[in-house]
Amino acid sequence: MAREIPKGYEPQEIELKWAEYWVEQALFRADADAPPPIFSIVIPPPNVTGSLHIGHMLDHTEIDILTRWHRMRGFNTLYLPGTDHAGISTQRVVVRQLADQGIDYRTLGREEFEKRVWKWKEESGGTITEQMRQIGESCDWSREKFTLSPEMSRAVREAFVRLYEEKLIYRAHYLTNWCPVCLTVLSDLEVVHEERRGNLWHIRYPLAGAEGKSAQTGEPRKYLVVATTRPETMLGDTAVAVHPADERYKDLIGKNVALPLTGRTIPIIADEMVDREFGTGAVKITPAHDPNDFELGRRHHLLEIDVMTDDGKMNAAAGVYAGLERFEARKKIVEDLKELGLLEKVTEHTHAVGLCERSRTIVEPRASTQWFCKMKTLAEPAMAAVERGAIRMVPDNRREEYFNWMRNIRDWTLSRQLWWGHRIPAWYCAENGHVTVAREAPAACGTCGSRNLTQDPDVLDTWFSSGLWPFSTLGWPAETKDLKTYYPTSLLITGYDILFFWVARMIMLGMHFTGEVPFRAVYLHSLVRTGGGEKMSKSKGTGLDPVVLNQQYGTDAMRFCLASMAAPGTDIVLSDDRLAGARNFANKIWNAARFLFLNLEKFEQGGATLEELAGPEVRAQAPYLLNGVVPLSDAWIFARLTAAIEQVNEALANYRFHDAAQCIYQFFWGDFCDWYIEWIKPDLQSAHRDRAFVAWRNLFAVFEAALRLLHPLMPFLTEELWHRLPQKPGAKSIALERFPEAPDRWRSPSALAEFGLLQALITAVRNIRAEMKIDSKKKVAAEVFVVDKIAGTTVESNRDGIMRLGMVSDLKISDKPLPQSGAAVRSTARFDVRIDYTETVDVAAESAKITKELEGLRKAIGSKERQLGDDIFRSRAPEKIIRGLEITLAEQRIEMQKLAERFEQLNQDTHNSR
RNA sequence: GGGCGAUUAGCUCAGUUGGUUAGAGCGCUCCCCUCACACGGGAGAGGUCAAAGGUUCAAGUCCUUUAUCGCCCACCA
Repeated sequence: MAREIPKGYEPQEIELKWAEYWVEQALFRADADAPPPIFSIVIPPPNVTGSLHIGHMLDHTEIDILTRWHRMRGFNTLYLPGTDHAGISTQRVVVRQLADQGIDYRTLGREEFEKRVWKWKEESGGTITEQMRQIGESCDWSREKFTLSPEMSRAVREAFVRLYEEKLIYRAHYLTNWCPVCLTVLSDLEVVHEERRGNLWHIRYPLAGAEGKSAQTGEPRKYLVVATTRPETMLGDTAVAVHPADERYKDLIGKNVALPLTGRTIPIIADEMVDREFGTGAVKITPAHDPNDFELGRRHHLLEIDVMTDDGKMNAAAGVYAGLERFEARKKIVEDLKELGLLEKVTEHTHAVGLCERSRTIVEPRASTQWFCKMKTLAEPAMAAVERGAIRMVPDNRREEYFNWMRNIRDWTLSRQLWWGHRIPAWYCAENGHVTVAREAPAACGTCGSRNLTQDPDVLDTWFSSGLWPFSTLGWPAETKDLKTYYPTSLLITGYDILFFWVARMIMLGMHFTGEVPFRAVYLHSLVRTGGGEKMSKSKGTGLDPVVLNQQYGTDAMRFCLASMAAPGTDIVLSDDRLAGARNFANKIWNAARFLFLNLEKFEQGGATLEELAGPEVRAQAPYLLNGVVPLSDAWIFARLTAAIEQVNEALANYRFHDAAQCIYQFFWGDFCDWYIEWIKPDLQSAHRDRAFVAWRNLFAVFEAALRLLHPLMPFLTEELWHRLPQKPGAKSIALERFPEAPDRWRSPSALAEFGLLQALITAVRNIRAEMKIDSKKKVAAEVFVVDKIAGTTVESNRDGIMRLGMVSDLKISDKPLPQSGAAVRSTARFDVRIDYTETVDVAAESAKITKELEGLRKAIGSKERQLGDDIFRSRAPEKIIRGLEITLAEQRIEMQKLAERFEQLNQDTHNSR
């Protein structure tokens, strides 16, 4: 076994090796026949043609931590990987590529275009999964899925047909969101709103025929003034609406206006929808280009005139403006109106415009015929599932958001005018227009038998197939073994930004098709943001590339860093400092291991073998006793390890990754390295063989357990070091070992207390030394007084350690309290310690320091005395709190008394010496 | 227009059901290149918990108002 550990921790040297090993050995292949308990999780499928970004890194780190943790605790574990065809964004990428080559994708034709996309998918589709392998995600690669594969398609068609048969999917003419760049309709969710400063144009619509009189002034009037933010749509106006009770316009209802620029005559109608307060109280109605107008138009049976082309230009219906881009047309129309004297005024107006989530183009509301899914019916059980806790949502403040959205849910526009995606399984008869919706292409029309059928050219919204993901990936609609074993999945981890897009839809579709929740819990994590608080985005150049960071700092450090910052409910701002901190931690672990093996070599010269010090059976028996007891430092470190294990388990069970990370960090660095290793160093090389054996055995047992504790967070480093320890024959990986479980014999409250005393004592000595500027290499004599017997024994039997770590040449143990003279004394309620040293004390500074401490103590004591003296407090506060206060109060009184004494002495000495 | 969240050390953030002198990392100050680690060791400094009121024996934690910032949802042209 390779024993030498290189001096520096070089993550690149070890990570790739183990990543390959895990994949080759198919270490994480799930066995559906293995016994429960089950832990199953499906990946939020990343875009197949994408590459790993920092958001994935967070997702995947959290997923992998929990997966590894469960696996190590004996769960039958499945982490199912896969990718999404990501219809609109993938199509956009390929369209742009073609455009760069001077090719308009539409000229290629559908079939050829699809071929190109598949080719692109084959070329770049492996990037992200390859990266996932490299960062060692413990997936079952034999079960990898792709949303556009034939088996997923089968599930999609099945779902579509069933919903259609249940009349939950329907085809209708409706006002939808159109993206003139992506050339498709979008669902409401894909439209993002942004406040924009714009104008409100007040336009005069000349009254046609009989000119009315102003209701207020009685003056004859020629115009009706409407206010609009979108003058270019006026070419499609088919009415002007006023409120029926609006006195200003009452007499005009039923009359007509001549639509400027076109001369078309359109009616003035009355509708409750009109807000009398807004603008002029008269509103132009463009049913084909505004959702409100569309509704109103339906009520009043108005004509719908679409004045635009697919790519956002004015069409033939726009007359002379045809061919102009819509915002060019706006300018031109405003100019023309001005010239005609029909522009009454222009005011500033801020309003929200809808943008296409992908292209950031202003979305054009347009009436068109699309496929929709009725959501109300699906939403009910989905809300109920979360309501009754069948799905635990963490953090639970997201529940309200979820309910809110579900309560106000609107029908989902399913069809997309794209070529890349699941084609809608609907066929139209050329003879009679009859629609056949079927799982497979029908041979003939269901009503007339015609064979002249054409399939609907549209594809489904990507999120439709993603919505089936938790069960389609397990074989649905077939009743597979996987589905039976791993569904419902245990947990879903994803960002809260796709709560509605994805999570809500999976719950709805899952409940509907399987009758069960798709996952028992959903953890919605934070987003990784840039320093400025924005969401990281590669397109804006604000993203950090995790691949680069992984190389720079190591994947383990990256994982640890993300975990340590991933407090539920708050966003993460990643920084180089934090990453470096995590890298330093990895280095610390590395070097602790290095220390173990370097020293072991020296020790081995005495004839001991690694096997008898650190073999698996040897470790299992820890802790070892010396002279019939577990040495204090060893009992202490096992007790601390026990606490760490419990805290990590508790933290991970509640998705509190940052707690787990911090706890491990504190244990390994603060307890294990800073105190335990330092404490036992002499024992490891002790000539006293029993003593050395006990030290080595306990050390290895703790170290190996710590590696297992660390493994879910830092898989590579722990795997590497673990393999350098002797293991059971055939043991393949630390990932397949048990997560540490602390046996009761590891617990020791007394060791925690007694070793804690030693730590406080040593720290006090070091503190005096630092304050008095004693050369750190110079040993000095010290005297200590200990209040109680137990502590006395502890100090007495640990003289060596105290002297070594405190750089004390001679330790005298006094049987009475030490005089509180000078700056060389420190006291707590349990001990006094003093250093023999010729003092050169800065009296003023020392006095100020003591004064400040006294002040703090006085405040603390005062508040406790007040509370404890209060009968109401005593009657209402829990016993535990009262007792705790009393103990602390007693301690603080002693400390205060000693400190006051010291203060007095200090000033007296100074006084005398003058 | 609704809803949600944030405001704690110089910086970035923890602080679960109210309960004993409010924590971490980084940065800062002082000392140390001691034979695992300078990506290190030791000792420190630093906070009236955004403001004001309230509830309570007890408030960083609960309630109200205000200020600043952020996010989500929303068909006022």
